[in-house]
Amino acid sequence: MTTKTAASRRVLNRDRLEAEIATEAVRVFAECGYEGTSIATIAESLGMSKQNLMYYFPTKQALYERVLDDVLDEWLARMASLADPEQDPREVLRAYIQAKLKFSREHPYASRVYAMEVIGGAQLYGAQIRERVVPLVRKDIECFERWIAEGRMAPVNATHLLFAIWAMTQSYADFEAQMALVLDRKALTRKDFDEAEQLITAMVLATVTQSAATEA
Amino acid sequence: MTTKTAASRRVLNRDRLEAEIATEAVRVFAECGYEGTSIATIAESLGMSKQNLMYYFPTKQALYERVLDDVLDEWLARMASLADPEQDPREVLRAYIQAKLKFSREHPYASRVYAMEVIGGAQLYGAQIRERVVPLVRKDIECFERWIAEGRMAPVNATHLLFAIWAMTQSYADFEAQMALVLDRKALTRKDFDEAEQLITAMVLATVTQSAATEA
DNA sequence: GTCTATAATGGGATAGAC
DNA sequence: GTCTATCCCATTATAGAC
Repeated sequence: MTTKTAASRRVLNRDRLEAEIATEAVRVFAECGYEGTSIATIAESLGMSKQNLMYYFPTKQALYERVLDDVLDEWLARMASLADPEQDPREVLRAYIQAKLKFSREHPYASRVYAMEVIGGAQLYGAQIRERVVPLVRKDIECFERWIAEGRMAPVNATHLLFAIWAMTQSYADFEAQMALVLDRKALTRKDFDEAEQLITAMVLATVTQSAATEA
Repeated sequence: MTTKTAASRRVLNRDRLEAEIATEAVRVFAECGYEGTSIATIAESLGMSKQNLMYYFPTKQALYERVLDDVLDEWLARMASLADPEQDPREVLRAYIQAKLKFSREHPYASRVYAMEVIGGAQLYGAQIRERVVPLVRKDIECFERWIAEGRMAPVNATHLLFAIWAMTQSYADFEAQMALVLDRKALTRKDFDEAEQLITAMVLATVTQSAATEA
């Protein structure tokens, strides 16, 4: 038991507390938006004073950026390295859709905070998106295009195909409120996500299947 | 020239000014969110004092609700009565996708304000969505289901098919910032929208075509 | 690291003259 | 209808005791 272990314990404890704060913050930011969120609200739901919270995150913007960083970390951990041009296109697309829908189901607040930032023009986080998201997206598109060049996928517009997959899967987190109103229930269920996965997969596979390429 | 015409001219002028204010407000709300928007900002871009703006809209919330009402009016004017079960499914779907993409292209701010409201849980406008949007959506879904029952459309999940069409078409307004980063340009072009329309139409038509029903 | 106290700002809303 | 002036409150952020 040296001072070194005590110090590292302190650091670990700080990391844990910061993570707890960020977890609560993502929920409030998703429900109220950046400007609509007060750090006092977040602190209160954690049973802590807002001054204490500001000891860990000196500014509201710092907390917001931490939240977005966490969102991106979790998203990239799940989505990076899924699109492998060596694998079978149909299996990769299945897995891609499944992973994106799972993220929407398990991290709806993360998805919403990110969506709001993008809708508002990504004024604060655009640079990070350019650095961390865009390269991954381009890699996915190139994977699609290679499959097309190799004749393993119907010649569709790879960029817009990816946009379509994104939009369809993300909407189950972002627009849940509206979907729930249409379905006349409080929230989406596991069954809704399973049905969504089935339809989206069918749509995408029908699109990339050679015989469907001449449609429309 | 009676006082009556003068009064009606006054009313007309008031209507015109309110519409001008709402038009500017939808842009600012879309870029900054509800709480992030100050009425002083809107007033300033119109060259008017905020007190003067508040003569027309006594509260910020009243202005916001007016903006959402306008958004819904414009959207319903374009989208209502498109899904006609008597028509050919493929032609209706084509027109539906085209109309939704056109709305995204011509009214991006309207789309974004609406999206932000829904993402935040539709806390302020949920009742209006239930009354004005949900019935229309249900009618569209029923149209799809009738086509399926009549064997004119492959037996897919009609509700999720509509969710998918919505998500894909709306994303070109809501997530333009991210798409522009991927495409490495300042904003989406007419060509992007045309390519999107082609792919989305191909996807939907491939999905509702009988032979594709057994996919996935 | 947590507390009390307080500065400093911004913004929604109102009152009243003209 | 438009202006000047002002109130009031919420919120971010800081200072300093313990």
